[in-house]
Amino acid sequence: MHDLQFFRNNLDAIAERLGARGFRIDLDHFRAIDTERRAAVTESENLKSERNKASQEIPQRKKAGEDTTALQAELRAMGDRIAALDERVKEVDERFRQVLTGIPNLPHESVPAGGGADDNVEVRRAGDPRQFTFEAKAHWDLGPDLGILDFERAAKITGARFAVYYGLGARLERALANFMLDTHTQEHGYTETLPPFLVNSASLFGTGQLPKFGQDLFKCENTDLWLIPTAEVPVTNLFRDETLDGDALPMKLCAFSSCFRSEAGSYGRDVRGIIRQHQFQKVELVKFARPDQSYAELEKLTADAERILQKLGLAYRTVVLCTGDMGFSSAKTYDIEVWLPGQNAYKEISSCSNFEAFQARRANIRVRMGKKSEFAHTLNGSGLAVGRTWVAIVENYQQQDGSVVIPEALRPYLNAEVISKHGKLN
RNA sequence: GGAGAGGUGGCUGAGUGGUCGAAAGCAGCGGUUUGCUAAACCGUCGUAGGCCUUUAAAGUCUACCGGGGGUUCGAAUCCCCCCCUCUCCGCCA
Repeated sequence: MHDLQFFRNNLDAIAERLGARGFRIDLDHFRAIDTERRAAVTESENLKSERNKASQEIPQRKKAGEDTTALQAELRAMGDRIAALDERVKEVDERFRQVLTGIPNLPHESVPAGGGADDNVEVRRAGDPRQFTFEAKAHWDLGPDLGILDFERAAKITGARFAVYYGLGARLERALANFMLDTHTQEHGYTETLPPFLVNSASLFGTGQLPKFGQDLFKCENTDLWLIPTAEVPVTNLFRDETLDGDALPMKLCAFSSCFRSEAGSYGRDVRGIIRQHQFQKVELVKFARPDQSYAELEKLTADAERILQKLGLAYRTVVLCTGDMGFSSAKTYDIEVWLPGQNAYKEISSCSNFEAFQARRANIRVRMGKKSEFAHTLNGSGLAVGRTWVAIVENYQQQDGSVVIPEALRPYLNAEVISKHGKLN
């Protein structure tokens, strides 16, 4: 959400920057509804002021022995008018709020202009995609062949876009999560956090998923509880309606969680394998920073996420998303893409963003800077998506016989050097 | 799930229908005193929105005492619903 005064006072410049990310704001509509709102508020407040003044006279007049019945009747009628006006203010205000909360963040000046994913700009590349002496298989073949991944039974017990893991397949997911968490806590200075996997709608508003993107989420019936699409939501909202000490920033938190996404509208995309699931696991990095720090912290956060891939010996590239491909709340986003032989392509495994004050303004997260307080800057990124890292390990380290050699860094966590064919479960 | 107690400004904590946006204390900020620190003393100290104004400052008005609704000329204060915290019971990992 944007600062109302700033937005109102820089409408044309803002409209231009929003246009760069493919969002067209109807300026006339905005101005009209803003004017309408202000008129309604002014009228109501003037009437209230009048009522408050008259109301204060009543006890004095009573003390003086006057009859105040007529005045009270008059004020009662005024109260009815105020109630009607407030109803209108509420209605106009709600329309205005909908317009305002539906406007995406402004891209940072360093973000390249572009219309879509094709215009993203590669900023660096690490490692070389492995050359195979045999035909590399995709994980959706390797996993079931090894007996560590099962789509059929997942479809039976739950549905499409779910998977069951067995044996070293299950352990690989757990080992990756522990490996990532240990790296970030012990080497990068993050504090591990285990948040609830269900949150209320206020939290989803705070990070920007609501009101616009409710259709992407799972909601528990007859409650105000939603399954989190990412740990970003509970962790960022930890400090909703709080003021942080500027000297203590940046604050760095990491969290492992399952993530739940309805994937509405992604029919036909990544239908095979576990690339796009309704439930997946992720280690998330979240930072709270002062405005003067946030862009330096974005670089560090991205490097922290890349470090995981380096340790695992996986080839990747990092791209900066162009104005047309960024998420709703972000001011700047780096995507890290890992090489997947099964797809013969780089595939997103982490997305690292600086939201500046966009989320903080919605969630009312402030930072004390000396005597003043202002909105904090929030950042987050995957460090990494565990399921997709699982895919990267299995596909990149596959052998001709279908087994998977485990990279050195992961062996202590997996307690195995190789994953070979698992005995069939019945 | 049942019974009871409670939710007030950064914190502690008064306030049970009429200048209460809210006493007092602490913390913070500015100042005086002091060789420095400390102490003492004086002052200051919420957020959002409207009007006015150059989109500043000042001024002024409105709203906010967990959230929503109601009673009333007038609500932190009375009534109803909801949420959260604490204690006890039940159930449970």
